[in-house]
Amino acid sequence: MQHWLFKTEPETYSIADLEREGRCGWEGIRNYQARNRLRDEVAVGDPVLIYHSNCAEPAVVGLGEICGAARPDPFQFDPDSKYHDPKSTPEQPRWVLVDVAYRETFAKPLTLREIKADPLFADMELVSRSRLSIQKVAPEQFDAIVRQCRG
DNA sequence: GCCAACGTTGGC
DNA sequence: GCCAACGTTGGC
Repeated sequence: MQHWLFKTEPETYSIADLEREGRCGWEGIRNYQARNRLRDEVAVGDPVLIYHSNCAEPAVVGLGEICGAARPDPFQFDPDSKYHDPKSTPEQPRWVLVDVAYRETFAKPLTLREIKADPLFADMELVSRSRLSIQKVAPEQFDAIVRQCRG
């Protein structure tokens, strides 16, 4: 089993939106390395930290779980979507999404500031590869984050 | 809103 | 296949 951290911009889709909907398709991933991970490595049942990016206080805010394996992202075929890709066809889809189920909203979100300040997290992709939106998290780091976030 | 980092595109 | 130009991400 692999542990993950998925980024989302809360103005677009927040942990509160996921809580309300119960589950969602994680659409709009348009980066090849992230796509490859979704397609080849993300598995149903994997736990996912939900991270709010590009906002006042970037932080790990909740917990989800993969509830659907990779499938073509339907927005790539929609000319009206900002995720439209004219080079993608239903016969040869370029982009995939996975489905994420809501699990938990953390009582104490762990901020990026706190993560950067803790040597335990120094080698996280969040620190070293900050622009990748589908990140792998080592199990012991994942557990430490969840523990801190539950207070 | 700025801008550094870095991924993608396309001419050659 | 190199690399300059360009676009996007995301912290600050």
